[in-house]
Amino acid sequence: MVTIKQVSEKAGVSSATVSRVINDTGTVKQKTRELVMQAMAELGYRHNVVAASLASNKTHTIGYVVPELHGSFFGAMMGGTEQALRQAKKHMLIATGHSDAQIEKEQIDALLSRRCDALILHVEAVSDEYLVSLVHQGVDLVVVNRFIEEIGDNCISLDNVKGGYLATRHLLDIGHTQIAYIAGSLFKADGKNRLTGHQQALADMGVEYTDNLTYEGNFQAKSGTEGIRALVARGAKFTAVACANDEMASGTMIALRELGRRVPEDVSVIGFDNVDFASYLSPGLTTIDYPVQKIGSMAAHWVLERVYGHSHHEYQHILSPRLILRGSTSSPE
Amino acid sequence: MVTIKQVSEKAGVSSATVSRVINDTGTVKQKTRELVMQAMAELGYRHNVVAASLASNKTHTIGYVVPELHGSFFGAMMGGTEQALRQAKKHMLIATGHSDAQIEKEQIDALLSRRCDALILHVEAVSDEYLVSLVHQGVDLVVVNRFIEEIGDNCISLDNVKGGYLATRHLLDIGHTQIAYIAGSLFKADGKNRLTGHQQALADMGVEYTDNLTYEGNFQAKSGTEGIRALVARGAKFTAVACANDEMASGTMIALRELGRRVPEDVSVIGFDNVDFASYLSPGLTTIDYPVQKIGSMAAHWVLERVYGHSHHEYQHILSPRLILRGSTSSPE
DNA sequence: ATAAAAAATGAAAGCGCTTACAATTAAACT
DNA sequence: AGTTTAATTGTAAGCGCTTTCATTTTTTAT
Repeated sequence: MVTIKQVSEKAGVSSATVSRVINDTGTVKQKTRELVMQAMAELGYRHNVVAASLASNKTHTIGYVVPELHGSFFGAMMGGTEQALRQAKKHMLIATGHSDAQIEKEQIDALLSRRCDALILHVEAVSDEYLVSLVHQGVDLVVVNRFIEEIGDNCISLDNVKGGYLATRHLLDIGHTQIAYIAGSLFKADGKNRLTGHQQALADMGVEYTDNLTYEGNFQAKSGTEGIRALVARGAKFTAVACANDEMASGTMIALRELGRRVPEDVSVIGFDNVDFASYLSPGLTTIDYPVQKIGSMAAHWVLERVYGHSHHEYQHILSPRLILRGSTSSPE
Repeated sequence: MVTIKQVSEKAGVSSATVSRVINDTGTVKQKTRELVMQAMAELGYRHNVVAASLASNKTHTIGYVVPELHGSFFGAMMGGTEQALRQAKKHMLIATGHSDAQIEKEQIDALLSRRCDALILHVEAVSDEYLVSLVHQGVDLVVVNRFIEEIGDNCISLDNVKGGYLATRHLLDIGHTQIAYIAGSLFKADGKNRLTGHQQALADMGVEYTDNLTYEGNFQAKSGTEGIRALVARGAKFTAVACANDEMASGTMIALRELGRRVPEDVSVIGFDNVDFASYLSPGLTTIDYPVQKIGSMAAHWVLERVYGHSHHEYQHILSPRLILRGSTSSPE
């Protein structure tokens, strides 16, 4: 590997000067700059970022922890981040936490050992306190899709209550009053908040909430199917179903079809997240858009602004979901 | 930041010994090891991987270039890789090439500047020659989802011809003879190879191939819809449609429904890739499984074996697709 | 033309670790 | 006990770059 030293000798300057032209820092006369550039080209010089990182104590690398890589959610989020970071020549070191506190901690640790300049974390198992302590230790990190009051400034998340509200409010607005709800796992903040939004919408419109119309699923398609069966089995009457995510909505549509109930003529269905395949279902799934890519890019802007001091990077902490109308909802007959 | 030096002083040993216990190399007496471990714990030592990388000329980092991060394909692939690498404590530095030769080259360059120990590349725009030259320069890389004869040993890909064959062969086997084909972009190797497989299956079963039944789409859902319309407009008769990917298959199902043709009673539809949502469609989409996660893990094993010298990592270069039966295909009436 | 200010360069001390190699200590044999 | 041999440790030279500070060169102002 050719080094800065060899380049400097070939160009007849000091290695400090070569470093200056590489980093475009300090002042270098145009003529010497050209000299150096030519020497680099002739020798086929390739900058050694590792050495530079050690010397400068900056790696220009962002550590990223997500639960999993498969599925379309995290790819979309990372895509949003990557797009913003690429222009700033930063790179992402990616690790998965598998929703396991032990693994999440190990991965965070590994990323810190690699001296990432900042971390972007979608972690589900570690405690709030742990994340708070990291921030207090001076670790530059942004927590996505999770809100922790004490370090609210480091969080970027969706207003899930509002999303839940929007979904049910839509059903109410088009005339439904008997609305079943397939909840997500209620031990997860998202699951709980979306249900809260559902309840608020009902209350706002003067419709009484009843546990009899609610089923707790686990965010998987199958639990949507099971939810409908369970609701029907317990004799619940409904003309619409709001689901805490699109997978479960897909499951409910399958179950409804099995039962001979048409969507949306007999029963309207609304999902949450607006995943890729929502528009591929038939009828297309009315849902709540989760601006996941935007969350990814907000996280990038946070880092660019706060860690690298690039100004003009705006970001917000709480994003708003919005309703996406497709064919799976209509007024009751 | 506390350094190895401070740890060594606290433990009363040399820094070389501390390094030895950290890396578990050389021989260290159990007692001194404990001494060092305790000193590290007390001082809250965190290994500096950047410095270690510079000194050892190994970063334990794999550079990964994919066209995009969104969608479920690359996430699944990277997930397969990550799972295998995590156990070996390697990390992935991720970059996107956007199917643009210029960007792909820049990203490869950036990853090499960061001294990745190896690269895993899904690149679509750079030439075969470019990749070949990298290999000849001694860069450790594996090309995924693309086969380049000259560096076949560095490639891991799917047998797309066989996949195309399997799909059409299935339709033929259940009795179809009038089979339309919605191709992917034919300037891409995948699109071309899958079509070739389709043609081979027809030939094998003595059914004549005709351009009149083929439409060239672009792998997007919409082009599937357009394809059906175009075929019908030109008066093509068919009882089954084979599509070069699932998105287009989804598009064809939408178009067929518009035309009042039932799937699979009137027309059978088969896709390719077996993406996440294939099973969410109704009827479930019969398709060809693209073992993308496996390709990701094969790439990881290649690296582990060839670059890091871990043995017992088996891998193959050409993977086989297989048929996934769901509800969208049935015998013609 | 000459002093003062600004711009360009170089010298050299690290950054925190790894790793020959040498030196020391412990274990194994006669 | 006296060697040999093996197991542990320490010494110190880098790895390739950045960056402060001092020095030299150029420009600007008087």
